[in-house]
Amino acid sequence: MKKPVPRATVQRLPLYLQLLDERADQPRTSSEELAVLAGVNAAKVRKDLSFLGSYGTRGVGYDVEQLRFEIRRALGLTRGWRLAIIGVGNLGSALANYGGFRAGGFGVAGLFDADPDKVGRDLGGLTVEPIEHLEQAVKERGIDIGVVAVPARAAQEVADRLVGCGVRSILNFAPTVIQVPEGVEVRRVDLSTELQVLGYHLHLLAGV
Amino acid sequence: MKKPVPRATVQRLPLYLQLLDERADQPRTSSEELAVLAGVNAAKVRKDLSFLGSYGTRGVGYDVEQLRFEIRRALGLTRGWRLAIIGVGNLGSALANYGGFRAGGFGVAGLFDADPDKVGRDLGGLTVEPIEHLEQAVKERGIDIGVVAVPARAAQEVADRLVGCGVRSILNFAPTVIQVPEGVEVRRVDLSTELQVLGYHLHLLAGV
DNA sequence: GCGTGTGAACATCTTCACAGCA
DNA sequence: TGCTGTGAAGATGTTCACACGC
Repeated sequence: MKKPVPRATVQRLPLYLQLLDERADQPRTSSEELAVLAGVNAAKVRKDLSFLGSYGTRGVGYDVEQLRFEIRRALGLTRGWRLAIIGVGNLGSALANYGGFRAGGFGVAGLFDADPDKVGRDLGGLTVEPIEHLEQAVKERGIDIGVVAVPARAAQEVADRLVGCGVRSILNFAPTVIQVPEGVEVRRVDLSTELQVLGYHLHLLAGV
Repeated sequence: MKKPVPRATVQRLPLYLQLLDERADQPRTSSEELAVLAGVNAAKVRKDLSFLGSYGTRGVGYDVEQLRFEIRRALGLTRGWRLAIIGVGNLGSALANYGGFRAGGFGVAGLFDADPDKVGRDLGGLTVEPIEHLEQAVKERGIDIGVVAVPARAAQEVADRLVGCGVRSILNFAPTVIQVPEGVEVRRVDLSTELQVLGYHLHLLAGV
Protein backbone atom coordinates (compact mmCIF):
# COMPACT_ATOMS: atom_id res chain seq x y z
CA MET A 1 0.00 0.00 0.00
CA LYS A 2 3.12 2.22 0.03
CA LYS A 3 3.07 4.88 -2.60
CA PRO A 4 6.03 4.91 -4.92
CA VAL A 5 7.29 8.46 -4.46
CA PRO A 6 9.47 9.28 -7.49
CA ARG A 7 13.20 9.62 -6.92
CA ALA A 8 13.25 13.24 -8.01
CA THR A 9 10.54 14.08 -5.53
CA VAL A 10 12.28 12.27 -2.68
CA GLN A 11 15.32 14.43 -3.35
CA ARG A 12 13.29 17.59 -2.96
CA LEU A 13 11.19 16.68 0.05
CA PRO A 14 14.01 17.37 2.52
CA LEU A 15 14.33 20.81 1.01
CA TYR A 16 10.66 21.58 1.45
CA LEU A 17 10.83 20.21 4.97
CA GLN A 18 13.70 22.51 5.82
CA LEU A 19 11.86 25.52 4.47
CA LEU A 20 8.76 24.56 6.43
CA ASP A 21 10.78 24.04 9.61
CA GLU A 22 12.16 27.54 9.23
CA ARG A 23 8.62 28.83 8.94
CA ALA A 24 6.96 26.77 11.64
CA ASP A 25 5.57 29.95 13.16
CA GLN A 26 3.26 30.74 10.28
CA PRO A 27 0.06 28.69 10.05
CA ARG A 28 -0.20 28.28 6.31
CA THR A 29 1.80 28.31 3.14
CA SER A 30 1.17 27.86 -0.56
CA SER A 31 2.82 26.03 -3.41
CA GLU A 32 3.77 29.42 -4.80
CA GLU A 33 5.51 30.50 -1.61
CA LEU A 34 7.41 27.24 -1.29
CA ALA A 35 8.33 27.40 -4.94
CA VAL A 36 9.88 30.85 -4.61
CA LEU A 37 11.79 29.82 -1.49
CA ALA A 38 13.02 26.61 -3.04
CA GLY A 39 13.74 28.18 -6.38
CA VAL A 40 11.50 25.84 -8.35
CA ASN A 41 8.23 25.87 -10.25
CA ALA A 42 4.98 25.98 -8.24
CA ALA A 43 3.42 23.16 -10.25
CA LYS A 44 6.36 20.99 -9.33
CA VAL A 45 5.81 21.69 -5.65
CA ARG A 46 2.15 20.75 -5.95
CA LYS A 47 2.89 17.59 -7.85
CA ASP A 48 5.60 16.62 -5.38
CA LEU A 49 3.30 17.17 -2.43
CA SER A 50 0.46 15.35 -4.13
CA PHE A 51 2.47 12.12 -3.94
CA LEU A 52 2.08 12.28 -0.19
CA GLY A 53 -1.69 12.56 -0.47
CA SER A 54 -4.10 15.49 -0.66
CA TYR A 55 -3.16 17.59 2.28
CA GLY A 56 -3.77 21.01 0.82
CA THR A 57 -6.99 22.99 0.79
CA ARG A 58 -8.13 24.44 -2.52
CA GLY A 59 -8.31 28.17 -2.47
CA VAL A 60 -6.36 28.28 0.80
CA GLY A 61 -3.05 26.44 0.73
CA TYR A 62 -1.27 24.00 3.01
CA ASP A 63 -1.21 23.80 6.76
CA VAL A 64 2.46 24.16 7.66
CA GLU A 65 2.29 21.90 10.69
CA GLN A 66 0.48 19.13 8.89
CA LEU A 67 2.72 19.31 5.86
CA ARG A 68 5.81 19.00 8.04
CA PHE A 69 4.33 15.94 9.62
CA GLU A 70 3.35 14.34 6.32
CA ILE A 71 6.74 14.93 4.74
CA ARG A 72 8.45 13.48 7.77
CA ARG A 73 6.19 10.51 7.62
CA ALA A 74 6.71 9.94 3.91
CA LEU A 75 10.48 10.11 4.41
CA GLY A 76 10.34 7.71 7.31
CA LEU A 77 11.64 10.29 9.77
CA THR A 78 9.11 9.30 12.39
CA ARG A 79 11.49 6.65 13.57
CA GLY A 80 15.09 7.51 14.23
CA TRP A 81 18.03 6.05 12.34
CA ARG A 82 21.36 5.44 13.94
CA LEU A 83 24.59 6.53 12.40
CA ALA A 84 28.15 5.44 12.81
CA ILE A 85 30.80 7.90 11.70
CA ILE A 86 34.03 6.29 10.62
CA GLY A 87 37.00 8.63 10.52
CA VAL A 88 37.19 11.61 12.83
CA GLY A 89 39.54 13.93 10.99
CA ASN A 90 38.36 17.46 10.32
CA LEU A 91 35.40 16.30 8.31
CA GLY A 92 34.37 13.51 10.64
CA SER A 93 34.62 15.92 13.57
CA ALA A 94 32.47 18.43 11.75
CA LEU A 95 29.89 15.73 11.18
CA ALA A 96 30.04 14.54 14.79
CA ASN A 97 29.44 18.06 16.02
CA TYR A 98 26.77 18.84 13.49
CA GLY A 99 23.52 19.42 15.31
CA GLY A 100 21.28 19.05 12.29
CA PHE A 101 21.18 15.28 12.59
CA ARG A 102 19.09 15.15 15.69
CA ALA A 103 16.37 17.36 14.26
CA GLY A 104 15.99 15.02 11.32
CA GLY A 105 15.63 11.96 13.49
CA PHE A 106 19.21 10.81 13.07
CA GLY A 107 21.40 10.02 16.01
CA VAL A 108 25.13 9.47 16.03
CA ALA A 109 25.61 6.15 17.83
CA GLY A 110 29.31 5.64 17.33
CA LEU A 111 32.55 7.31 16.29
CA PHE A 112 35.43 5.18 15.03
CA ASP A 113 38.96 5.81 13.89
CA ALA A 114 41.95 3.66 13.02
CA ASP A 115 44.40 6.18 14.49
CA PRO A 116 45.22 5.28 18.12
CA ASP A 117 45.93 8.95 18.83
CA LYS A 118 42.34 9.81 18.05
CA VAL A 119 40.77 6.96 19.96
CA GLY A 120 39.50 8.11 23.33
CA ARG A 121 38.83 11.69 22.32
CA ASP A 122 35.47 13.19 23.11
CA LEU A 123 33.45 14.60 20.27
CA GLY A 124 29.88 15.77 20.30
CA GLY A 125 29.20 13.83 23.48
CA LEU A 126 30.70 10.55 22.31
CA THR A 127 34.07 8.93 22.72
CA VAL A 128 36.02 7.88 19.65
CA GLU A 129 36.43 4.10 19.55
CA PRO A 130 38.97 1.97 17.74
CA ILE A 131 37.86 0.77 14.34
CA GLU A 132 38.09 -2.79 15.61
CA HIS A 133 34.94 -2.20 17.62
CA LEU A 134 32.94 -1.39 14.50
CA GLU A 135 31.27 -4.73 13.83
CA GLN A 136 30.26 -5.34 17.39
CA ALA A 137 28.93 -1.82 17.78
CA VAL A 138 26.87 -2.03 14.60
CA LYS A 139 25.19 -5.15 15.88
CA GLU A 140 24.73 -4.16 19.49
CA ARG A 141 23.54 -0.64 18.81
CA GLY A 142 21.49 -1.39 15.70
CA ILE A 143 23.34 1.02 13.47
CA ASP A 144 21.54 1.69 10.20
CA ILE A 145 23.76 4.08 8.30
CA GLY A 146 27.53 4.22 7.98
CA VAL A 147 29.11 7.60 7.34
CA VAL A 148 32.49 7.14 5.70
CA ALA A 149 34.80 10.07 6.40
CA VAL A 150 38.17 8.36 6.04
CA PRO A 151 40.87 9.02 3.42
CA ALA A 152 40.18 7.66 -0.06
CA ARG A 153 42.59 4.75 0.28
CA ALA A 154 40.76 3.38 3.32
CA ALA A 155 37.22 3.93 2.09
CA GLN A 156 36.69 0.64 0.32
CA GLU A 157 37.83 -1.40 3.27
CA VAL A 158 35.57 0.51 5.62
CA ALA A 159 32.66 0.05 3.25
CA ASP A 160 33.35 -3.68 3.02
CA ARG A 161 33.31 -3.96 6.77
CA LEU A 162 30.08 -2.00 7.04
CA VAL A 163 28.42 -4.15 4.41
CA GLY A 164 29.87 -7.24 6.07
CA CYS A 165 28.06 -6.56 9.28
CA GLY A 166 24.75 -5.77 7.65
CA VAL A 167 24.73 -2.02 7.01
CA ARG A 168 22.73 -1.28 3.87
CA SER A 169 23.07 2.50 3.67
CA ILE A 170 26.32 4.36 3.33
CA LEU A 171 27.06 8.03 3.06
CA ASN A 172 30.48 8.35 1.47
CA PHE A 173 32.54 11.51 1.88
CA ALA A 174 35.78 9.96 0.69
CA PRO A 175 36.81 11.24 -2.75
CA THR A 176 36.61 7.84 -4.37
CA VAL A 177 33.98 5.45 -5.60
CA ILE A 178 33.25 2.47 -3.39
CA GLN A 179 31.95 -0.79 -4.75
CA VAL A 180 29.11 -2.45 -2.88
CA PRO A 181 26.88 -5.43 -3.57
CA GLU A 182 23.38 -4.96 -4.85
CA GLY A 183 20.87 -3.94 -2.23
CA VAL A 184 23.27 -1.54 -0.53
CA GLU A 185 22.62 2.13 -1.14
CA VAL A 186 25.53 4.52 -1.32
CA ARG A 187 25.32 8.25 -1.58
CA ARG A 188 28.47 10.09 -2.48
CA VAL A 189 29.18 13.59 -1.30
CA ASP A 190 32.17 14.83 -3.17
CA LEU A 191 33.51 18.33 -2.94
CA SER A 192 35.51 18.07 -6.13
CA THR A 193 32.45 17.04 -8.07
CA GLU A 194 30.47 19.98 -6.77
CA LEU A 195 33.24 22.41 -7.57
CA GLN A 196 33.76 20.98 -11.01
CA VAL A 197 30.10 21.41 -11.85
CA LEU A 198 30.29 25.02 -10.65
CA GLY A 199 33.46 25.41 -12.65
CA TYR A 200 31.76 24.19 -15.77
CA HIS A 201 29.21 26.94 -15.53
CA LEU A 202 31.86 29.57 -14.97
CA HIS A 203 33.66 28.15 -17.95
CA LEU A 204 30.53 28.47 -20.08
CA LEU A 205 30.00 32.05 -18.96
CA ALA A 206 33.62 32.87 -19.63
CA GLY A 207 33.54 31.22 -23.03
CA VAL A 208 30.53 33.11 -24.31
CA MET B 1 30.71 26.87 -31.07
CA LYS B 2 30.56 25.44 -27.56
CA LYS B 3 28.69 22.18 -27.35
CA PRO B 4 25.81 22.14 -24.94
CA VAL B 5 26.75 19.23 -22.71
CA PRO B 6 23.54 18.09 -20.96
CA ARG B 7 23.25 18.78 -17.26
CA ALA B 8 23.04 15.12 -16.35
CA THR B 9 26.24 14.45 -18.24
CA VAL B 10 28.09 17.35 -16.61
CA GLN B 11 27.22 15.85 -13.26
CA ARG B 12 28.83 12.56 -14.19
CA LEU B 13 31.96 13.80 -15.91
CA PRO B 14 33.75 14.52 -12.61
CA LEU B 15 33.05 10.96 -11.59
CA TYR B 16 34.56 9.54 -14.75
CA LEU B 17 37.50 11.86 -14.37
CA GLN B 18 38.12 10.64 -10.86
CA LEU B 19 38.01 7.02 -11.98
CA LEU B 20 40.40 7.78 -14.83
CA ASP B 21 42.75 9.66 -12.52
CA GLU B 22 42.87 6.60 -10.28
CA ARG B 23 43.77 4.52 -13.32
CA ALA B 24 46.22 6.85 -14.99
CA ASP B 25 48.77 4.03 -15.12
CA GLN B 26 46.81 1.94 -17.58
CA PRO B 27 46.88 3.03 -21.22
CA ARG B 28 43.34 2.26 -22.23
CA THR B 29 39.87 1.76 -20.89
CA SER B 30 36.43 0.95 -22.27
CA SER B 31 32.91 2.19 -21.72
CA GLU B 32 32.17 -1.15 -20.09
CA GLU B 33 35.01 -0.81 -17.60
CA LEU B 34 34.08 2.75 -16.70
CA ALA B 35 30.45 1.73 -16.41
CA VAL B 36 31.20 -1.02 -13.89
CA LEU B 37 33.42 1.28 -11.85
CA ALA B 38 30.91 4.10 -11.89
CA GLY B 39 27.96 1.82 -11.33
CA VAL B 40 26.10 2.92 -14.44
CA ASN B 41 25.13 1.57 -17.85
CA ALA B 42 27.83 1.33 -20.54
CA ALA B 43 25.67 2.99 -23.15
CA LYS B 44 25.32 5.94 -20.84
CA VAL B 45 29.07 6.25 -20.54
CA ARG B 46 29.48 6.19 -24.30
CA LYS B 47 26.75 8.75 -24.83
CA ASP B 48 28.19 10.99 -22.13
CA LEU B 49 31.65 10.83 -23.63
CA SER B 50 30.32 11.37 -27.13
CA PHE B 51 29.26 14.87 -26.12
CA LEU B 52 32.93 15.75 -25.80
CA GLY B 53 33.67 14.55 -29.31
CA SER B 54 34.73 11.23 -30.79
CA TYR B 55 37.76 10.33 -28.75
CA GLY B 56 37.30 6.58 -28.64
CA THR B 57 38.54 4.00 -31.11
CA ARG B 58 36.05 1.44 -32.34
CA GLY B 59 37.01 -2.05 -31.44
CA VAL B 60 39.64 -0.76 -29.02
CA GLY B 61 38.34 1.67 -26.41
CA TYR B 62 39.48 5.01 -25.05
CA ASP B 63 42.96 6.32 -24.40
CA VAL B 64 42.99 7.08 -20.69
CA GLU B 65 45.36 10.02 -20.95
CA GLN B 66 43.46 11.65 -23.77
CA LEU B 67 40.12 11.12 -22.13
CA ARG B 68 41.33 12.73 -18.93
CA PHE B 69 42.46 15.72 -20.92
CA GLU B 70 39.24 16.01 -22.87
CA ILE B 71 37.05 15.78 -19.78
CA ARG B 72 39.17 18.39 -18.05
CA ARG B 73 38.88 20.59 -21.06
CA ALA B 74 35.12 20.17 -21.37
CA LEU B 75 34.69 21.03 -17.70
CA GLY B 76 36.91 24.06 -17.99
CA LEU B 77 39.52 22.66 -15.61
CA THR B 78 42.38 23.75 -17.81
CA ARG B 79 42.31 27.08 -16.11
CA GLY B 80 42.29 27.29 -12.35
CA TRP B 81 39.44 28.75 -10.31
CA ARG B 82 40.00 30.54 -7.05
CA LEU B 83 38.02 29.82 -3.95
CA ALA B 84 37.28 31.76 -0.83
CA ILE B 85 36.13 29.76 2.16
CA ILE B 86 33.96 31.69 4.57
CA GLY B 87 33.67 30.15 8.00
CA VAL B 88 36.49 28.06 9.45
CA GLY B 89 34.70 25.92 11.98
CA ASN B 90 35.17 22.18 11.74
CA LEU B 91 33.73 22.00 8.28
CA GLY B 92 35.54 25.03 6.92
CA SER B 93 38.79 23.67 8.34
CA ALA B 94 38.17 20.32 6.71
CA LEU B 95 37.64 22.11 3.42
CA ALA B 96 40.74 24.26 3.85
CA ASN B 97 42.86 21.19 4.49
CA TYR B 98 41.27 19.14 1.75
CA GLY B 99 43.92 18.40 -0.85
CA GLY B 100 41.54 17.38 -3.61
CA PHE B 101 40.98 20.95 -4.70
CA ARG B 102 44.39 21.50 -6.15
CA ALA B 103 44.19 18.42 -8.36
CA GLY B 104 40.99 19.70 -9.90
CA GLY B 105 42.45 23.08 -10.71
CA PHE B 106 40.92 24.79 -7.73
CA GLY B 107 42.97 26.86 -5.37
CA VAL B 108 41.98 28.24 -2.01
CA ALA B 109 42.79 31.94 -2.16
CA GLY B 110 41.32 33.12 1.09
CA LEU B 111 39.90 32.02 4.44
CA PHE B 112 37.53 34.29 6.32
CA ASP B 113 35.74 34.20 9.63
CA ALA B 114 33.70 36.61 11.70
CA ASP B 115 35.06 35.26 14.97
CA PRO B 116 38.08 37.30 16.15
CA ASP B 117 39.41 34.23 17.95
CA LYS B 118 39.74 32.39 14.67
CA VAL B 119 41.28 35.25 12.72
CA GLY B 120 45.02 34.84 12.44
CA ARG B 121 45.05 31.07 12.66
CA ASP B 122 46.96 29.14 10.05
CA LEU B 123 45.09 26.56 8.05
CA GLY B 124 46.27 24.66 5.00
CA GLY B 125 48.99 27.22 4.38
CA LEU B 126 46.76 30.28 4.67
CA THR B 127 45.97 32.68 7.46
CA VAL B 128 42.36 33.23 8.46
CA GLU B 129 41.31 36.80 7.75
CA PRO B 130 38.49 38.88 9.23
CA ILE B 131 35.29 38.76 7.24
CA GLU B 132 35.61 42.50 6.70
CA HIS B 133 38.41 41.79 4.23
CA LEU B 134 36.15 39.70 2.04
CA GLU B 135 35.15 42.24 -0.59
CA GLN B 136 38.63 43.59 -1.10
CA ALA B 137 40.12 40.11 -1.31
CA VAL B 138 37.57 38.95 -3.86
CA LYS B 139 38.45 41.84 -6.09
CA GLU B 140 42.20 41.84 -5.63
CA ARG B 141 42.66 38.09 -5.88
CA GLY B 142 40.08 37.43 -8.56
CA ILE B 143 38.07 34.97 -6.52
CA ASP B 144 35.58 33.02 -8.61
CA ILE B 145 33.79 30.75 -6.15
CA GLY B 146 32.61 31.37 -2.62
CA VAL B 147 32.38 28.41 -0.29
CA VAL B 148 29.91 29.14 2.48
CA ALA B 149 30.67 27.14 5.62
CA VAL B 150 29.11 29.38 8.23
CA PRO B 151 26.12 28.64 10.50
CA ALA B 152 22.72 28.76 8.85
CA ARG B 153 21.78 32.11 10.37
CA ALA B 154 24.78 33.82 8.77
CA ALA B 155 24.61 32.16 5.37
CA GLN B 156 22.30 34.61 3.63
CA GLU B 157 24.36 37.61 4.67
CA VAL B 158 27.56 35.99 3.49
CA ALA B 159 25.92 35.06 0.20
CA ASP B 160 24.70 38.63 -0.25
CA ARG B 161 28.19 39.96 0.30
CA LEU B 162 29.68 37.48 -2.14
CA VAL B 163 27.11 38.37 -4.78
CA GLY B 164 27.61 42.03 -4.01
CA CYS B 165 31.26 41.90 -4.95
CA GLY B 166 30.69 39.96 -8.13
CA VAL B 167 30.96 36.29 -7.21
CA ARG B 168 28.65 34.24 -9.41
CA SER B 169 29.23 30.75 -8.08
CA ILE B 170 28.54 29.65 -4.53
CA LEU B 171 28.93 26.32 -2.85
CA ASN B 172 26.68 26.36 0.19
CA PHE B 173 27.28 23.99 3.10
CA ALA B 174 25.01 25.83 5.49
CA PRO B 175 21.81 23.93 6.20
CA THR B 176 19.58 26.57 4.77
CA VAL B 177 18.50 27.85 1.39
CA ILE B 178 20.06 31.06 0.26
CA GLN B 179 18.37 33.43 -2.14
CA VAL B 180 20.45 34.85 -4.94
CA PRO B 181 19.69 36.95 -8.00
CA GLU B 182 19.44 35.36 -11.41
CA GLY B 183 22.75 34.57 -12.99
CA VAL B 184 24.31 33.36 -9.76
CA GLU B 185 24.73 29.62 -9.46
CA VAL B 186 24.39 28.00 -6.06
CA ARG B 187 25.06 24.39 -5.24
CA ARG B 188 23.84 23.15 -1.93
CA VAL B 189 25.58 20.40 -0.05
CA ASP B 190 23.38 19.39 2.78
CA LEU B 191 24.07 16.51 5.10
CA SER B 192 20.50 16.31 6.34
CA THR B 193 19.20 15.99 2.82
CA GLU B 194 21.57 13.16 2.04
CA LEU B 195 20.69 11.33 5.21
CA GLN B 196 17.00 11.81 4.67
CA VAL B 197 17.21 10.32 1.20
CA LEU B 198 19.10 7.34 2.61
CA GLY B 199 16.54 7.13 5.38
CA TYR B 200 13.73 7.00 2.88
CA HIS B 201 15.20 3.91 1.29
CA LEU B 202 15.69 2.25 4.65
CA HIS B 203 12.11 3.14 5.40
CA LEU B 204 10.94 1.51 2.18
CA LEU B 205 12.95 -1.61 2.90
CA ALA B 206 11.63 -1.74 6.43
CA GLY B 207 8.07 -1.19 5.30
CA VAL B 208 8.02 -4.02 2.77
C1' DG C 1 -12.23 34.04 -6.52
C1' DC C 2 -8.37 31.30 -5.46
C1' DG C 3 -5.00 27.75 -4.89
C1' DT C 4 -4.85 22.75 -5.13
C1' DG C 5 -4.74 18.53 -7.72
C1' DT C 6 -3.98 16.39 -12.08
C1' DG C 7 -4.39 14.79 -17.06
C1' DA C 8 -1.92 15.95 -21.04
C1' DA C 9 1.91 18.02 -23.56
C1' DC C 10 6.52 18.66 -23.54
C1' DA C 11 11.37 18.08 -22.31
C1' DT C 12 15.05 15.53 -20.69
C1' DC C 13 17.37 11.45 -19.66
C1' DT C 14 18.23 6.46 -20.17
C1' DT C 15 18.54 2.29 -22.49
C1' DC C 16 18.41 -0.53 -26.49
C1' DA C 17 20.10 -2.22 -30.61
C1' DC C 18 22.83 -2.01 -34.33
C1' DA C 19 25.51 0.37 -38.02
C1' DG C 20 30.19 1.72 -38.72
C1' DC C 21 34.91 1.53 -38.44
C1' DA C 22 39.48 0.16 -36.56
C1' DT D 1 35.80 -9.40 -34.46
C1' DG D 2 35.14 -5.87 -30.88
C1' DC D 3 33.90 -1.58 -29.15
C1' DT D 4 32.45 2.98 -30.26
C1' DG D 5 28.94 6.22 -31.68
C1' DT D 6 24.17 7.12 -32.32
C1' DG D 7 19.31 7.01 -34.06
C1' DA D 8 15.13 5.41 -32.03
C1' DA D 9 12.30 3.69 -28.30
C1' DG D 10 11.15 3.95 -23.71
C1' DA D 11 11.19 5.88 -19.01
C1' DT D 12 11.27 9.60 -16.10
C1' DG D 13 10.71 14.26 -14.94
C1' DT D 14 8.77 19.01 -15.78
C1' DT D 15 5.51 22.32 -17.10
C1' DC D 16 1.12 23.77 -18.69
C1' DA D 17 -3.58 24.62 -18.24
C1' DC D 18 -7.72 23.96 -16.29
C1' DA D 19 -11.29 21.40 -13.61
C1' DC D 20 -12.46 21.16 -8.89
C1' DG D 21 -13.93 22.42 -4.43
C1' DC D 22 -13.30 25.38 -0.49
